[in-house]
Amino acid sequence: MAENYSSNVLDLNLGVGNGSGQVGQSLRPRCPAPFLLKTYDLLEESGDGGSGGKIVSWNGDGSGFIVWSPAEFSELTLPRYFKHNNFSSFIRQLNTYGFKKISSKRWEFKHEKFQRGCRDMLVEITRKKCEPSVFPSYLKSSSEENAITSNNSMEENNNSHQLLMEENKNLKKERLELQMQIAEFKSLEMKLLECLSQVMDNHQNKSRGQC
Amino acid sequence: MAENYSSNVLDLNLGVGNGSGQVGQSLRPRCPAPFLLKTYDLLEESGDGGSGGKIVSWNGDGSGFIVWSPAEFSELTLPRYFKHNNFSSFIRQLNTYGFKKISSKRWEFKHEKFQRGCRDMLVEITRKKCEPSVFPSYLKSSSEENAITSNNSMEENNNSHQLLMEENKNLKKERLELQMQIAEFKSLEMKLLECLSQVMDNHQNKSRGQC
DNA sequence: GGGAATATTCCC
DNA sequence: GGGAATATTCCC
Repeated sequence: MAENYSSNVLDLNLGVGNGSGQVGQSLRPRCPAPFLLKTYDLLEESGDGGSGGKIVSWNGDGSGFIVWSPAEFSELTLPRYFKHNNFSSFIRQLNTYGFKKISSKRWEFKHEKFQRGCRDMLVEITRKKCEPSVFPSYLKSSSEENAITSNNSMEENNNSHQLLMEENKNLKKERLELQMQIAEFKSLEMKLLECLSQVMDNHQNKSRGQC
Repeated sequence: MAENYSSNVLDLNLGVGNGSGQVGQSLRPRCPAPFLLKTYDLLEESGDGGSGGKIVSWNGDGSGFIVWSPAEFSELTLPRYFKHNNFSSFIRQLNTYGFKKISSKRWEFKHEKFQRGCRDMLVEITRKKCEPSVFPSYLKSSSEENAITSNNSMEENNNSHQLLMEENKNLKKERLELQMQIAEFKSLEMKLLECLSQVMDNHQNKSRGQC
C-alpha cells in the first residue's frame, strides 16, 4: 500500500460544516467528494504510457473512462488511492455517485459531470439520496434534486441566508413527503388489519361449521 | 500494513440474512461484529511478553483492557487489524459498541460483555444505533413546536438569520421523528404480514386435515 | 444496480 | 461521547 493518497488528511473532506450552523446534504459542498477527486486524479496519473499496456484511462473524447484491466486495476491502482483492493467496491461507489456503465463489452463508465479537463465540475456530482431507507421501495417518492441551482450571479457576500432559505424550503418539502408516506402507511395498516380480521373470522366460521 | 486480519473474507460478516427474508437488528446475529472479534483477538495476541513494554493488554482481572501506549498501538497494532491507524477511530468504535472509559488517568475500557476468556459473549454486544425498538414514545410529533421561541431580547433586524437557523434545526428534528415513525410503521407492517401469513397457513392446514 | 449493515472520518 | 457524512462490504 502506498501512502500518498492513503494519508488520512486527504481521506475524508466532507462537505459539511459550512459556516456557523449545520447543514446536511441539501447544500452543495465546496469541494467534491474524496472518491471523485481520487478517481479523477487516478486517471490523470495513469495514461502516461508506462511500460506495459494501459490499466485504466480516459476514453477517446474524455467523456468517460475505461478500466482496461480490472485485475491489475484492483491489485495495483485501487490500494494506492483507497483503503481496499476490491473492484466491486469501486463499482459500488461509481453507482452511488450516479455513473453509468455504457458498454456491455468493457468496463467503461460515464457521468455527465465527470469529464477530462473538468476537475472543477466534480463538485456538481452528488451521492444518490439514500433517505434513511426506512420505507419500502413502493412508497418511495421522488424527492430528488435537492441540488441547488444557485445562480453564481450573486457571489460570496451573504448567500448563506439564501442557502438557509433554500434548505428550509427543501426541508418543508421533505416533511410533506414524509407525512404523505405516513398517511399511506396508516391506510395500509388498516387494510392489513381488516384483512387479518376477515381471515380469522372466516377461519372461525369454518371451524364452527365443521364441529 | 499486514494482511492476516485485513483480508477481505474476515472483514464483514454481517448479522443479517437469518432464515427467510428477515430483518437485521431485531434478531441476534450468530456471530459478533468484526470490530469486537478483532479487538478481542488483538488482546489475546498481545500480552505474550514481547521485547519491549506492553502496548495493550487485558487489565488485572480480565474485566477490561488497557492501551498502555496509544502511539505504538496506533502505528503498529491498529493497521494489522483495521483499515486505518487512527486512535480516535478506534475510540469511536468503542463508543459505538457501548464501551466505557473507566479511568481518567489511562486508556482503560470496559464493557460488561467484553471479558477475557469469554469470546462467545461478544455476540451479546450490539451497536448503539437507533434501533427502532418496539414501540417507544417518539410517536408524539412536535408538530406545533415550529412556532419559534424568539426571545424578544434580541431585536436586530439581523435576527431573521437566527430565526431561519432555528427553524431549520427544528425541521431537521421533525424530519428525524417522522423517519422514525416510518420505521415503526415498517416494522409493524412486517409483523402484520407475518401474522397474516401464519393465520392463513394455520387455516390451510386445518382445512386439509378435515377434508 | 442498489439496499443496508458496519467501518472510518470529521465535527460539535 | 456522539451525530452524521462518506467509505467499504455483503447480499439480493
